[in-house]
Amino acid sequence: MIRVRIPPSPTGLLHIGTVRTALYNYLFAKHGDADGPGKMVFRIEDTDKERSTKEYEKDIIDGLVRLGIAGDEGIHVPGDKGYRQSERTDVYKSDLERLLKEDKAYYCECSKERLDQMRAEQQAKKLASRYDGTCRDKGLKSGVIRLRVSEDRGDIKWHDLVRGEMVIHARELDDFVIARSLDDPLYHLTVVADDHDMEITHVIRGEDHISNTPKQILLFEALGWKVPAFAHLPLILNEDKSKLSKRKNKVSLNDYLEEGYLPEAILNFLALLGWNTPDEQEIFTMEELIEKFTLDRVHKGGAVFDVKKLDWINGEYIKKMVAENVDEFYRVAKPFIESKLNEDPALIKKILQDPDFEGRFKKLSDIPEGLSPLFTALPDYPLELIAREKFGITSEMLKKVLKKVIEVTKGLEWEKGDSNKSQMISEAYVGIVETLGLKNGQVLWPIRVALSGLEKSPNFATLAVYLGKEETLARLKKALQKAS
RNA sequence: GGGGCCAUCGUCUAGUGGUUAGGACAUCGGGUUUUCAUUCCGACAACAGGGGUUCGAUUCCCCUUGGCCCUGCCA
Repeated sequence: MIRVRIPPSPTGLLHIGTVRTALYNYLFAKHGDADGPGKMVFRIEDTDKERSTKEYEKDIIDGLVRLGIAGDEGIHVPGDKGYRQSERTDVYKSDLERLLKEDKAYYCECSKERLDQMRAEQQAKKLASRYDGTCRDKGLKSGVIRLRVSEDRGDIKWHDLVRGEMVIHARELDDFVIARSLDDPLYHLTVVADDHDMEITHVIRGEDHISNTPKQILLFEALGWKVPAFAHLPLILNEDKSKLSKRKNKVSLNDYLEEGYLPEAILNFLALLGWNTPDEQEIFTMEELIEKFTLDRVHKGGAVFDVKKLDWINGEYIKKMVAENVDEFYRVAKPFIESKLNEDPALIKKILQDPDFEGRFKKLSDIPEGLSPLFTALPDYPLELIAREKFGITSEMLKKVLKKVIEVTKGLEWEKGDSNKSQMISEAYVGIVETLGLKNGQVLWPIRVALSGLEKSPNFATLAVYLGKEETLARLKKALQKAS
């Protein structure tokens, strides 16, 4: 059975790249193989005690759990223990002792200064920098622990599920450090030990780990363990094609959530960053992603994170959710709406479903601003905005139009918020165009601006409905005053 | 310096030894009972360069260029 893992290091907030790696692992596992769906293990790689914090750990767990891609086993599962590397030092210690005992690893006391100097010299001679083996056969009893990489070890090969046959020449590798001490293991040792103990069948990770792979294969072999399959994913890039970074982009999941991107939309977008189906589908449910996902359709080249496309996908999800389940949508959007607007939820839900608002919002954070013209006080606007040149509106014309609109409005009756009357109001106003023999823009634009005071706002009929007759008349009169 | 990975429109990408090189986002233009938005229609836009192999290369090979990743007693 397939078993994959997502092993974040709690040295920062949940990174969007980690989210994508988790997603691909999750999709691959759930897609499964002949044995059915596989499992995903979530563990925390906190061997770097200096940089790891509980706060980051919590952020990562919460984020992945919220997105629903934290997997089936791991520290996020109540009662699950031993998925945190800091709790497994005994295991690593015994692995280390065995390696030492079997002479597959040795102690090294070379100083940092000497090592630095050695590297500098090698570089100056245009050589690859690698450990020179000074302590190799000294039989030391203390120091850091290095893996002994045999000289006659042939090339290291693996079949990468994304990149095909990979070959690294043995001469490129050296005796690398696997632990600072028996009680202080380093990355390569801990991942290999964990992947073995947790029976991981497929290691799916970013391509920045390609060069770590031969080292880890060597460790699997030294410990006499079966080597898992590897798949290296393309990186997510900044606009300038460098690896996605905090300096040039928003990189933590929280940033996106806080801006009002929906979890499903983020996942959909991320799925398409480096993977796709041969058909032309862009919007996928989680079930579809699981069904269609295969590693052989994962791209090799890095993919630029394009916020515009994320915006589009998010807008599609908002539209869909409002149409399908407005209560659920309101629940999700509530923090964004209620922090800015103090209105009855039932009313907001009704407005959200108004066709005039369909497709208007890219992000949840767009909602309060989009809705506010229906509730807030009339902003002060310049006369030029309402008497827009573009439509050829003259001062006389404007006055004539506004007087007529006021007259027509007085003859209409509607309850504030009665959206059934929107059609009636609309027809009445559009009728004025013909009555006065003017163009649409010469009549309808002034009405909308008079009601909203804004260049961009909802439709005039929508505004009138929610403003109510009284306020509508007041605003029209105000516009007339301004024009006179 | 060393090693590795990668290369189709601005971006995400489909695709093939012979295609009008397809779609989506973005952009631009036009239509829909005003603006913006929506929606519909349309337009613009790509095989990095040079050698091979071949009847024929965007596709296969090599080189160059470019970008990126790694090069830690971080992960």
